Amino acid sequence: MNDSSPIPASFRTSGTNLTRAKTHNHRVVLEVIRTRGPIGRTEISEITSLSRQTVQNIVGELESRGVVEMKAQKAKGRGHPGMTVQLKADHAFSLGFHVDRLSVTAAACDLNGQIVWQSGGSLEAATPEAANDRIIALAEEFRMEKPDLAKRLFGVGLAAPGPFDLVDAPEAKTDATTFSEFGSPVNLGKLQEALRLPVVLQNDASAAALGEHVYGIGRGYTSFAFIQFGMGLGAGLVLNGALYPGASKNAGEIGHLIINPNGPPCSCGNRGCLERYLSLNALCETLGLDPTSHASVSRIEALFEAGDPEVLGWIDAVAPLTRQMINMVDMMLDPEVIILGGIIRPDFLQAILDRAQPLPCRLDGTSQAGRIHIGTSGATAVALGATAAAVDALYAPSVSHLLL
Amino acid sequence: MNDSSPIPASFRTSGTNLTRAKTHNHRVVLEVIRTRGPIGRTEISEITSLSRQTVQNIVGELESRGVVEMKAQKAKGRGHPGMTVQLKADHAFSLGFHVDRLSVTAAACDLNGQIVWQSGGSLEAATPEAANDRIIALAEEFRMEKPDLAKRLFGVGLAAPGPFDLVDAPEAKTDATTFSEFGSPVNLGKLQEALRLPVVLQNDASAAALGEHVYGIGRGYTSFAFIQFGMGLGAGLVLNGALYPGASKNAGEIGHLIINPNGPPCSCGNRGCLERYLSLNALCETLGLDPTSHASVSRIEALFEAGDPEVLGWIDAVAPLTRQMINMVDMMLDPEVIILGGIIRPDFLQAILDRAQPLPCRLDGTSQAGRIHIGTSGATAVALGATAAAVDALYAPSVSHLLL
DNA sequence: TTTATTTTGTCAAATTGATAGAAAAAATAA
DNA sequence: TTATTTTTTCTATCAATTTGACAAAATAAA
Repeated sequence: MNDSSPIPASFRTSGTNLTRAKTHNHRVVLEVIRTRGPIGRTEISEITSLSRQTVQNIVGELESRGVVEMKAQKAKGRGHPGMTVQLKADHAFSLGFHVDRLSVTAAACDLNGQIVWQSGGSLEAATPEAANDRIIALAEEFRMEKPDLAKRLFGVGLAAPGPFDLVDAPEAKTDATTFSEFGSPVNLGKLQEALRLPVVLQNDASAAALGEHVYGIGRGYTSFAFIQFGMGLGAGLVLNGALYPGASKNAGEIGHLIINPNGPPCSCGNRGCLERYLSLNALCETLGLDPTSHASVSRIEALFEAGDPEVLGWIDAVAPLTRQMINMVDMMLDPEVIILGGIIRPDFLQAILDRAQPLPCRLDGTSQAGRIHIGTSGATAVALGATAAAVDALYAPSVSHLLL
Repeated sequence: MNDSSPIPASFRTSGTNLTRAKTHNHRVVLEVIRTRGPIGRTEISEITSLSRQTVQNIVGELESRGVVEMKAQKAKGRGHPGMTVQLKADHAFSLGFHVDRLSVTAAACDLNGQIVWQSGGSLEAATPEAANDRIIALAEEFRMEKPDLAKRLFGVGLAAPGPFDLVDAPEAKTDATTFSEFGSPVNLGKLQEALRLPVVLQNDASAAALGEHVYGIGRGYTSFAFIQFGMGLGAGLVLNGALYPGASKNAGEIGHLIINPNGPPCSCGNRGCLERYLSLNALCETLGLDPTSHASVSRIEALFEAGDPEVLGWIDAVAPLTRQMINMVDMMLDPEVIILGGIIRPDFLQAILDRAQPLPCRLDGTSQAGRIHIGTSGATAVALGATAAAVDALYAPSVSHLLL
């Protein structure tokens, strides 16, 4: 059920079908309803280019499944006053977890991305087993606290800091003991079994990117890069309307761009990687804080709010790197927008951006002004993004559902 | 007819159809025939997951249109000896042009990518008008020399060094007078009118990448980056099985990655761009050669063959940048392979690669060994790649053909 | 108030590809 | 010679979108 790579290798050699066309159309109609709010069927027909009758049929079926509901529309203009269709947001819920080195954040949300429950907890050890146990415990907590919602749970999303070591077979790595560092952060197979729900795993940047795409600023964009500023530095890429995971699920690992070939060695094996300079980890080192402790982030936020000269000095010092990072993402991917988020308060991110002015210009000579946005941030945002993956797998149109 | 962006913005909101499914299946079957040589219909059915009967119908129709032909198969193993299907390569031809600063290279090829004619000419001035006229003259030359093939011409591909200034409406730039440098290298509208054929325009790196994808080493890969080492430096990206052009058609402009924020100014407006150091242009500067002259490339090749210490020294000097370039493409895109090509002889490219050893390691700790290939190179290769775009538009499966 | 126009909702029939099943044909293996 | 296997072809079925027609319900215009 891992459906994160939307266009299978076989796209060019895989045929279609009446049935596949049907599921695609259902998903498309649902997508329009989901993103365009209460909407008339005729308008859906215009947007999707499907005939009115087809939309009628599909909406009818969706209604009988309880996914959408009809609502009377007050007449505007001439003609028969039609009904509008809208999502029944409480039809189903998804659960998302943001697994960090020493903590797990959980969120449950409805189909509109409204968070209906959240919780979290710390880990005793940075092992997959500890993460597994915590996730299962949190899921149990949700089931206890919200039994009626839990009945309508349809999927679980998992986000963890990459890079992962899983190329295609997450099951192959069930005996991994390392935490995240080039291993699997959790035991996917056992989790799926324990939770008795489909589970999708993604790195934190991808999850956050997907969250922005489905619920946030990324709505409506076909291609954008989401930069996740956390302990490490990564990017989630939405290209051509879908998450681009990369051949081995490690696309967008901009933290390991080599900025200074003679720089300090990085855990990846190279030297002078970007995240050695530009990340919360790097800032912690500068400030003499413990990068493995979550209290450090709060401490940094407090220092920043107080206008601490060391923190502000650091932000100024990394300005050239911020510029380089934005230039590289822009030149390499040519996205519509770049969204900056992370596990720290938005005004901190804004400061990083502001102090990096003037940003490098684009190829056509125009400035980056207005192309870079601050996204939602915080651990819960990532957890929310993780749920988006589950929602997407179940409801969103995707090329894979068109093929045999 | 510009079909270079394979997944339209509307993918998530565009329905399908029986008819669309049909054309997709036709293209899929044709793609299998095209890439898997003479092949039995049963095997096609297995590959495409279409039923045998469906393949039968589709092949029948393709045969009656004269696109494919049947051939007797000598029996192997038990059972009825079936027929194999193969492309009628001479069914149709496409024309490709590689427009450079002061020259145009032309090639015509059949559906197998076999070059059946080639020519070229220099420009008096670096203007779109001069390029236009030369292209039209070359097309006329082809029509005179190969009148029987010219009758079966179905499309024209154009490749020019980017970046372009065209976001979505190439027609808007018909009055462009600058050559390529942030303008349109040709007058697309007038060309289309004069040639009376659909014309697709791409930057040289994209065209070369597509060429590799359809005819060359890139066959069979779902995602790869093709690095075009020319006077400038660019990359063509094939992601998720299709060319990724970027939001404003400028993805993969790795020549303008800022390597040294304090470096010399670049024409793009920033400083210390990669191609200021790593490109034929940069080498010309080092050697005191004229970068606008085509003779310089030949001169460099001659010097390289003779083991000129200045050239070899330059190759050694740029080794760190070569390493950085490969690292950046790899980390950002996580492609299956990286293909290195350009307008210079392959062993020169191989030398650049060899002298950059050891290459930076990948995220999973493995080496880049075996992941980087030298592609076909030369101006004709780009022209051939340009034809591939025309072929693709007409025959290749693409998401856009599935949607309404 | 009446009439025309416009838009929505619904029904039934038509269309169109893919698919399933059966049977014939042509080869090899036993 | 017989059984098996694979390809080919024919016919009928199926499942989705689409088309066209018409009633219903509102507003706009006369």
